Amino acid sequence: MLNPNVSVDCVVFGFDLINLNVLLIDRNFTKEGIVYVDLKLPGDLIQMNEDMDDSVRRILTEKMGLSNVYLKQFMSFGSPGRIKRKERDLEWLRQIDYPDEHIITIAYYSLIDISEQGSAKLIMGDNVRCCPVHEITDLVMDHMDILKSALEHLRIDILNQPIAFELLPEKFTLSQLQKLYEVLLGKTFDKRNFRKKFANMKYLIPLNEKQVGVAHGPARLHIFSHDLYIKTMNDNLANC
Amino acid sequence: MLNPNVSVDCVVFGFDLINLNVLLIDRNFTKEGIVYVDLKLPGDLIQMNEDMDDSVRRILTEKMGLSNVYLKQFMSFGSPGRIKRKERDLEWLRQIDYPDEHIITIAYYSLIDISEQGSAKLIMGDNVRCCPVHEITDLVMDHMDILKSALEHLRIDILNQPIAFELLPEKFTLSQLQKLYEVLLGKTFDKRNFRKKFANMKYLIPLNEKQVGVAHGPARLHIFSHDLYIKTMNDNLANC
DNA sequence: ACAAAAGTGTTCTTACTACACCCATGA
DNA sequence: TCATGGGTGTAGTAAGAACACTTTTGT
Repeated sequence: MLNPNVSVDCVVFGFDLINLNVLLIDRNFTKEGIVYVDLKLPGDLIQMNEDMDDSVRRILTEKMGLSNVYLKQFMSFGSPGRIKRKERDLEWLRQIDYPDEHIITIAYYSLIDISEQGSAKLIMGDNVRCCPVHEITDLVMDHMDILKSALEHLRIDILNQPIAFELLPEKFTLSQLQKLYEVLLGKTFDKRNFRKKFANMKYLIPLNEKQVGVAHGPARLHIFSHDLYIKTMNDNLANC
Repeated sequence: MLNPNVSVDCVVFGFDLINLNVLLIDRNFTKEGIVYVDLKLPGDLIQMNEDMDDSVRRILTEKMGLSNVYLKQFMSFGSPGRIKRKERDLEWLRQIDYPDEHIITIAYYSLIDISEQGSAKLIMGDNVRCCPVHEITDLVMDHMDILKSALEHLRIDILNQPIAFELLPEKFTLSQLQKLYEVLLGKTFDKRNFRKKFANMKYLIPLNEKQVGVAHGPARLHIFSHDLYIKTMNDNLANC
């Protein structure tokens, strides 16, 4: 049984080592024989007595085959007109029998690895698209506002929390990490200073493994250790 | 008409220049002639088609006479059992005819000035209490979780956003500001270093006014300029 | 051989830390 | 005159910014 007043929506970010991408779902709306395809974020009404985190995980699994992803609730949106600002949205809601009520949505963002190694677990259904974030100009209802807000939160969070690694392959190079920061924050960093900074982080472990099959000197691979991160944080705390 | 599935709750923080306080409301529950008084955060179901921010402002005005306060939405809480964990809560909900549904709450914190100058606007009804945060050990339903989460968010936010001033009188001394940071973060700061740091902030304007009636050298008063803050931030942004 | 990215050190500037004494006021 | 908090400077350390060349691989 659905809760008619509460939904969740999730901005799923992925980094293909070039662009920051967002996974979107086609919303097909037929009117007078014409099919309109708009794009929306994955999301839906939650079920009664369902925890919101569980709801998001369920929806991401159902619609995109995702499981065990990083999830962060960042904001809720509840202005009264939020889902009915555009005529086509209104008609679509009628077509699918959405309850005609005030719906509050709890917005999440999710970080996934869409590089070749990681994308195995991602089932890209026919109606799922992976779009570079800078090419997304229009989404259904207030989903564009939600996307912009997600990006703002992600930009702040990536500077303060060890979440960049969620967007990268398990084994990654420092240049890939730097590129991610550059794309996300929209600026460039000095290579030597960047590497110096991350070299101080003991939870970033350099491996005795190198890239293969690249047309230049192969880079050393690194992994992120969550355990060492926790330990480092506790040590820092103790020194206060 | 109420939305049976969505509520708002607000942690109202106030600083009396000694302790960080939270405004709480008595919840009187009568059973078999015995009156139990528990404490709760101000909050209620929102109305249908009411924006959540508006809802919080309405509730704070109705219950505490507060208006024009700083508000920040920081988290929502929606685990299924969140309002029914304690027997007395369950019975109370029945007594007041709460809809027996899954209720998601959108949590806010608010910052107010409860010093002598500022408290004029605060109407402390019979059932409103101002409690030092360290003395609060038990609240109704999951309100203790909400309070703890609010505190965590406030501690982070005060380091990154100019919100300390919302808790202080319009004109304040640097020692009051320092005391606020110390109480909130639970540690002490070196007086000279603290003042040096804040002296660099051009949006903190020293006045040619001093405290009166204090039993020691009177301190210079300062005000926070929001306009200058915005300008400073824009300037910093331009230099990137 | 060439294109493409990997990897590496030094100097300078800026922000943070630690630390102690005299002064102004009200009681 | 005493108790209380106001107000101030310096030296050392750590973190961030600017900056250029050699090496390794695939094509």
